[in-house]
Amino acid sequence: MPDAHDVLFRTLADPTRRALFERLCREGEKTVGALTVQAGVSQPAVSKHLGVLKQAGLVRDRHEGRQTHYSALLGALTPLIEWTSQMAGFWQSRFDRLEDLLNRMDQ
Amino acid sequence: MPDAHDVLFRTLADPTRRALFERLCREGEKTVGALTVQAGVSQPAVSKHLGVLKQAGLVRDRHEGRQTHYSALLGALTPLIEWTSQMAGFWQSRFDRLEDLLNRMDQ
DNA sequence: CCGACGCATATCTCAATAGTTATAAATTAA
DNA sequence: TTAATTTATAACTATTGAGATATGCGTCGG
Repeated sequence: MPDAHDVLFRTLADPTRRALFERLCREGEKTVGALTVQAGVSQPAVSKHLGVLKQAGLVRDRHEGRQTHYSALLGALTPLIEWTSQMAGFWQSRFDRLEDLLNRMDQ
Repeated sequence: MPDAHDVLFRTLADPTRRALFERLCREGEKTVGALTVQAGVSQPAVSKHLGVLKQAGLVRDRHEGRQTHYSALLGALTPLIEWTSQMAGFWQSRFDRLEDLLNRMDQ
C-alpha cells in the first residue's frame, strides 16, 4: 500500500497533469472545457488526469449544471513539504554530528 | 526538454529509488553493496537507480578501489521547495485578492 | 598471474499508463 | 421531443521504464 509521499510524487510526476494542477493553483477554479483548451491533449485525457489529481486529494470538483468545476487543494501538498524538510533535516543533523566530532577531535 | 521540476518529480516518483535517496540522506555515504542489501531489488537495479539519481543531481559518487560510494546532494531539492512554495504563494495571493474584493464590497 | 569481488552495462520481459477515438450519460436550448 | 453541449467512461494502442539475468571491466588478495 502506497503512502502519501508515493501518491503525491507519482501524481505530480506527469508533466501534463502537473501543468493542470499548476493552472488551478495560479488561476483558481476552472471547468474541464477551459482546462482542455490549453492542455495540449484531448478532453478525455484531461478528465482522466483530473480524476487522478482528485484521487490524490490535490483537487476537488464541483458540479454545476452540465459542467464540472475543478479547484486546487493546497493542503494536499503538506506531506511533500514535510518530506523535503525531513530530508534536509537528516542532512543537517549528520552535518552537526560531524561538527561535534571535529570539535571533540580538536581537544 | 524537461525542466528541473520534471526531472525531480520523475526521479523521486519511484518508491525504490526514493527509498535509496532517503537512506543516503539519513545515513550518509554508502557503497552500492551496502545499499543493495536492504533495497529489495538486485544489484544492477540499484546501480541503475543510482545512475538516475546522479543524472538528476540528487547524488554524487566517489570511487575508492573497487567500490563506489554514493552520497546525497541536498541542494538538488531546491527546485522542489521553490515549486511547492510557489504553488502555495499563488493560492495565497488569490486568497488575498478575494479578501480585498470582499473588503471593497463591504464598503 | 589467477580467482574472487564490486560495480556497471547489455539485453530482454512484463506491467503500468498516457494517449487516442468512440460512446454513454446528463443537462440545456430550440 | 429533438438537437446540441459538456463531461465521463470504455476500449484499445503504444510507449515507457522497472525488474530480472548474463556478462564485461576494473581491483584486490593469494
